[in-house]
Amino acid sequence: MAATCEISNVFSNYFSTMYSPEEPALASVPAAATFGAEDLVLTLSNPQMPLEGPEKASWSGKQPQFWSKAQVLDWISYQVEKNKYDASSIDFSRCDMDGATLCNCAPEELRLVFGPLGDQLYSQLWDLTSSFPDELSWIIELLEKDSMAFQETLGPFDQGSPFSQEVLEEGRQASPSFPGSYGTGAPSPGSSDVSTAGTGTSQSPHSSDSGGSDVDLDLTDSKLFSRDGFPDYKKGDPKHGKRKRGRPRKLSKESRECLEGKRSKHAPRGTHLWEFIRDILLHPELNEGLMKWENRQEGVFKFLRSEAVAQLWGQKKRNNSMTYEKLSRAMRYYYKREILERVDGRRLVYKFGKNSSGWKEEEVAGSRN
DNA sequence: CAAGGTTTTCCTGATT
DNA sequence: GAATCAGGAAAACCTT
Repeated sequence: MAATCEISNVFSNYFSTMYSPEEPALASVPAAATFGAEDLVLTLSNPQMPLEGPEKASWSGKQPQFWSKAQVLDWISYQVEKNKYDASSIDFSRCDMDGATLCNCAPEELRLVFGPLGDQLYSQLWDLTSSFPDELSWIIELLEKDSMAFQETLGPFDQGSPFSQEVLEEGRQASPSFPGSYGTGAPSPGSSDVSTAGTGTSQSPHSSDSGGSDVDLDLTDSKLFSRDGFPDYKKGDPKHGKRKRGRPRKLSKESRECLEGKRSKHAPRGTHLWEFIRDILLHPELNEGLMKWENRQEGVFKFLRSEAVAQLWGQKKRNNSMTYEKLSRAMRYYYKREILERVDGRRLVYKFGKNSSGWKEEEVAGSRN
């Protein structure tokens, strides 16, 4: 329960972030422009615009889903002022969320945190987000970030943070180089058959058969993030003797909400693992070396950096202990449902089955028009 | 609230 | 020996 007394800390922290010079995010990423360029066009004609002052608000002109925590706070304070709301009744410890998280808040949740202002926030937010239906945005963001991460190498994680694990996580993932969120889905779920670009076959031949796991993005930091209560004990942890089978119980809902700013760990409707995988494959310009098509026509693909993909999946599900091992178990369940077909004898190779869709070239091309 | 669906987590054993 | 693959079990969490 992050104490409310840290508001000032929180703010100073955020504002320093906020005014830091870098804000690379979307704007400068050419890849993002490749697909969804139209979707990403900003509609600035909304009523949300901060009174056109000399300085534009940090959050303006950017999809709420992509707001950084600082921008979220900025927007909130803008709304508070605009509505002449008494900010003292707001529990700012619960404002510790990025845009994606904010967008996922139900009206009741907002009301809980912001009181009567919550409804106002919700509708304003809805106005803003509804102009950006791009449901792939989260993956774009993730991929962008990770590709950057590969180049820049993450610095040491700040473990001394007084904030919750969620914050740590953000600090790590969105650390200096990555402001903004790794948006996990906006309030507009809808299942994805969105596929735009996605040209054909892989890229770099460099992968030959390294069988994944040269992962430098080693975010396999469950070690670093063993927050109390979160299932972290991996692989049987002999110290604790035999653990019970099955999925370990997590934190109580309340504590979780507190830590995570209320986000479900499960994917919103339509974002299943296989779709996640498919979407990565469909955007080779972004996934750069994570996975590749082995046979585009047949739907055969291969993990090049298995652990990295797993981490990405984990990020999407807000689960930093995801591993390829677990991901692959989920993949294997798809065999029975014929979403995937078995490819014998080839490691890290899978094939889309008849119950999958949206990956075929025709489909991809079709959905573009 | 109950069911059913989709993971997630663990585990053991086999293969590569 | 380390990674993977295979599946069974069971729990978590979500949607209906």
